[in-house]
Amino acid sequence: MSTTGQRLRELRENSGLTLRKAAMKADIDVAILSKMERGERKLTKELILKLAALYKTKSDSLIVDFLSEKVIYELKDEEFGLEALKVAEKQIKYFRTNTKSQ
Amino acid sequence: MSTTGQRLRELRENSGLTLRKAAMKADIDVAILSKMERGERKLTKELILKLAALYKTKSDSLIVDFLSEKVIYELKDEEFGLEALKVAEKQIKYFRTNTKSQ
DNA sequence: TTAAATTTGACACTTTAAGTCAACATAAAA
DNA sequence: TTTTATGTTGACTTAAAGTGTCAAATTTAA
Repeated sequence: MSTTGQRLRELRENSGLTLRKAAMKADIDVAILSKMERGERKLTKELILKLAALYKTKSDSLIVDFLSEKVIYELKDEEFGLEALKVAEKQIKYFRTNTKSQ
Repeated sequence: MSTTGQRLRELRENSGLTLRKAAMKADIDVAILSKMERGERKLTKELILKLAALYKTKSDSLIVDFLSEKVIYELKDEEFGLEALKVAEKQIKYFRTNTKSQ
């Protein structure tokens, strides 16, 4: 199971871009990109969108993984994490089906 | 659907405790308890455990609700929030069944 | 052994979270 | 009406987390 950072690194390498070049084109610091690809710093949604555009890749599944990593990080040491996820899922589903018209 | 804060307020009232008394017994500031019960400040797990003990209530379902509120807050404006939850759920389940012996 | 690419660590800045306190509003009791 | 109890509000402080910047160090490849 690869992390979002690892997937971003693969995408960059498949695009034939070095860290420096990719960072320059996405207008961020090289150090930050390096750390984010290796999971040493948290990813941000904005960065992922920028990089997906740069690598000409659809961002949806990257965003899904990014969000799920955030959630897992928040629940990783929680005894009732799984139960909480189920409750959250129910409520989001309920909210979606009953407030679409807003 | 009541919030965890509202549930805590009900528990306090059912225990016949005033805000000041409950706050004193749980060793927290009155202002914080007031705000947390009304959702003006974020709850903390520590506070919930302290209050559950004070109100002689099992904390499990309070904690589940608290965690799910945190997750929902994090995903509330996300287009792919629900998808992310499902991925997170899968991974937590996988993790639980495959790493129990650690 | 140069040069390119990546990694590391120190530092500063900003934002968010969390705690403290006093003052305010309101309603019930004296 | 004045006191008292209760809950609420806002200003302030402190601590922690998140972000950004830079230069030096390390690794890899030419």
